[in-house]
Amino acid sequence: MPDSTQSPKDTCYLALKTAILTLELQPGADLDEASLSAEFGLSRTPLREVLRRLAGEGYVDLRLNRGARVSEMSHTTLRDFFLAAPMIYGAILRLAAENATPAQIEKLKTTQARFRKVLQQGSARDRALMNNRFHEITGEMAGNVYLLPSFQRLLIDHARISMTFYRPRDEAMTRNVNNAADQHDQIIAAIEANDADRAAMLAIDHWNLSRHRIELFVMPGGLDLPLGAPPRTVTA
Amino acid sequence: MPDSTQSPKDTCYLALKTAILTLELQPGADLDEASLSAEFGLSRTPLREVLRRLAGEGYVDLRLNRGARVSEMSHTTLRDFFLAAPMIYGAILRLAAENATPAQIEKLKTTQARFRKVLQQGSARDRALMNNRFHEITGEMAGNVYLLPSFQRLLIDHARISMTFYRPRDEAMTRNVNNAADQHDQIIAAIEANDADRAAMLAIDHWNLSRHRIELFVMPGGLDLPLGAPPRTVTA
DNA sequence: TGAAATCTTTTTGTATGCAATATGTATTTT
DNA sequence: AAAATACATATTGCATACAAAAAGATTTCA
Repeated sequence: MPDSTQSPKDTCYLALKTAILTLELQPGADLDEASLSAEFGLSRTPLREVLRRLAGEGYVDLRLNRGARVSEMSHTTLRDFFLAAPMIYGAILRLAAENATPAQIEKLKTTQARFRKVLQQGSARDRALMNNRFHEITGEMAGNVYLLPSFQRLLIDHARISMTFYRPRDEAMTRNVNNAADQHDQIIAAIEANDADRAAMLAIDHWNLSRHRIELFVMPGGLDLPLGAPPRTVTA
Repeated sequence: MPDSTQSPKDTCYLALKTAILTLELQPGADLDEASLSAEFGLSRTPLREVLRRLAGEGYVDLRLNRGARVSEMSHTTLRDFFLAAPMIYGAILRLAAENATPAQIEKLKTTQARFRKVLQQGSARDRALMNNRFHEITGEMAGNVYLLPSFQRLLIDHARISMTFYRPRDEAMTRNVNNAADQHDQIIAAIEANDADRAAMLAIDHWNLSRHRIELFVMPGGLDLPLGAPPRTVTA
């Protein structure tokens, strides 16, 4: 609805971006120019410019004479991610608390309301996108042109990692996600109060929670039956 | 000489990049597609892709239907720069010390040798470019895909700010620059010794020196004559 | 004279056709 | 039958032509 006058180029850019964030387009997937240009109703020239833009922002990788692919996520990038995220997230929220305008705070609150809504009745995809949007706005608030590029690149893979590891039916994870939403509210409060120190602390808390959520998946609590053993009867 | 087989596109990209770093193309300068494509001997289509790439890396800004401009440097970006640089530089050098390969260390040493050479007999332009190259290599060593985007964006404006404020004939500044070269050697030693803590400390030192160099220009030592007073005779 | 409107020129955005490179398949050779 | 070569196909890269938008110049009208 907010995209009243949107060029086909923007539509294409946004569609690819969200498809990559939500893993509908998986890491390493080939992006064929001909089929994409047909799909979005533009010629190859502007489509190539979209791909180049996405490459600059870290969504795709370009290989000379061999087309574009959705950017990979190897175990090394996962390690890099865990190293860089706390520092950048802390810095961004600190600056956000210092510099946020009332209009931006209003936008953040709206997004948080939407996030809570999709948490109750939305898909995993919707949740990832709305959470991503929430943090994008904190980046806008910080408004530091030098930190933003790294922050945005982190957000891309944060969304993708979360999509990979998210299990909505796991009880511990449901609790975890609700805690995350509560932290969002605390973050908003800190920003509104111009409390930079508190915002930076909340960033670390929020990061640790996210980290824990990933660990819940990577290191699960073990099966309660040996593999191959007959299941216990469901009724008592 | 290292560009034996280089496409006209690469040539164009590199020429624009260095021209922007050295302020030969000043912040805000218009980049006309027609004249640039003529200058570098390629058609507008690949030239536009070069401009888009440069935009993604932070060298230029694109405005819809109004062409590309060399990215601006306002006082707000200067403030952002001073906020972000110490943190990112420290992180990059720390990771560089942890991850550098022997081949990369060799490359860094070669670049440092060249830097010392242009310090003695090169232009301000050569010095800025070689210093830029030195730090680019430390970024390669760190090899963290999430920190690199911000680091590289900082390097762009670090070069441009240095070009703005550099006065080779000022004695204090000459000393300052020689100190910087000495620090480069210390940085190499720390990286070679895998001493991450020391590398991070040296990053801060190096940053403070650079900051001081800028202050030497922004807050000069005052003129020794009232404005309008007749100059003292040169001979005794 | 000044402001507005229209026309002209210039510049950017898009589509299409062709060239160059890479990929997949069939054929030949050992 | 396996490997290597040559051929056919598909995909990317580039150049040109055209369309759309912005910037500038000119005219018109108050």
